[in-house]
Amino acid sequence: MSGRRQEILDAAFVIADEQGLDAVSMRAIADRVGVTPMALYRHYGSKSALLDGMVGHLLTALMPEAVSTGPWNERLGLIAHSYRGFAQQHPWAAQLLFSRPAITLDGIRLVEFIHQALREAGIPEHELTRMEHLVTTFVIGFAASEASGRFGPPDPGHTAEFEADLADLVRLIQNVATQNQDITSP
Amino acid sequence: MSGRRQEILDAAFVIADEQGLDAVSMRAIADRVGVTPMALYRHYGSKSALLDGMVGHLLTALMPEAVSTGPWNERLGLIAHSYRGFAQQHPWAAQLLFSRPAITLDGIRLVEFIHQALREAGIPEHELTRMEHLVTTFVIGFAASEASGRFGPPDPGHTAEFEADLADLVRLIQNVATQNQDITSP
DNA sequence: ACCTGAACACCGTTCAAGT
DNA sequence: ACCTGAACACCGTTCAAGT
Repeated sequence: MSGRRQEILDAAFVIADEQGLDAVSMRAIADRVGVTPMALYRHYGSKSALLDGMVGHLLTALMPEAVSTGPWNERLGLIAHSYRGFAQQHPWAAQLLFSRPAITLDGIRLVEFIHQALREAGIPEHELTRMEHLVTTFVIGFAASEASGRFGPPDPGHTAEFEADLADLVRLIQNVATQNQDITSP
Repeated sequence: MSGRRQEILDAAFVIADEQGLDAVSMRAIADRVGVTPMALYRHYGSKSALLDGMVGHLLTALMPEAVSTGPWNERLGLIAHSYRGFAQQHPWAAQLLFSRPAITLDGIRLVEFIHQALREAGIPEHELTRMEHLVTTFVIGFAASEASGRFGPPDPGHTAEFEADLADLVRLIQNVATQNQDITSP
């Protein structure tokens, strides 16, 4: 990634943090970078491409916290908490992650990371995608619901709720793993 | 709701269906109603208030399919399928439901409807909100993921995935109900 | 009570032109 | 290769004025 592209993305992040996602305009970014709005089009062909770049940047920022030691359920928990923590610091992030497909390199690595944890839990190959969708949909959805106010005003009780939900989902994963085991070895 | 308000909301729905949520502008709505953009402000104080009105309309449209006969798991399934079916017909709906709090009259009725089903499943009062959040977050999140392309291109396989997920969630609910039963009656 | 005209401060994007 | 100026077709919203 050339320096200019990174500079543009950084400016977009600062604006989103300070004034929300709606304030992220080509003109506002250009102002902050110190350039004309049209100059951005050399680096990102459209605003949509720039937002996709932001999603990629987001997923990269999410990865480092996802270490690969410890039991699978703790590793899944780590990713889940990273997502929620990140969304709490950057409320616009959940909205963005849910409104665009995440097909960047880091996005794929994150999915593979979750698959690996699910494999260790005993989920068979043909159920990996489904369980990954189930878990990520819930985690991103929870973060988006908190950020949008769908769960009502911010409440410390939401943390306990999130923990209990994750524990229930871990049990759900174990059940799915066990059921498939029964079929294979009677 | 006065006739004018209904007329404005109807116009907004038609525009969203035909050209997407981003095309829903005060000017486009006014054009379709046959009035100046500023005339809308007599009926909805801002565009934000108008979008809230759309969410209310949405939830009302979702309610009639939620009948109250049959076992609790089938009733929950009915609501879930209504949501997904509606989101498939109106891809902008899931996005809107996830980006604004739904505190209209019909929104509250829908929540109460889900609570009642969960009660019959054996969920204790203090877990009702949590389980309702868990189910609705997944269902709306799944619909939003399909609409946004987060799950990749449209795939008939997503229906089977949705069914299996719902079955797993019903089992999760039964487990939570059973655990709480164990504590109360040893 | 309800609507209009003109204006303000914004958008994303294209296109020809500059260095 | 990278950037600029001017322009086009849009936004939400305010305010004074009309009936």
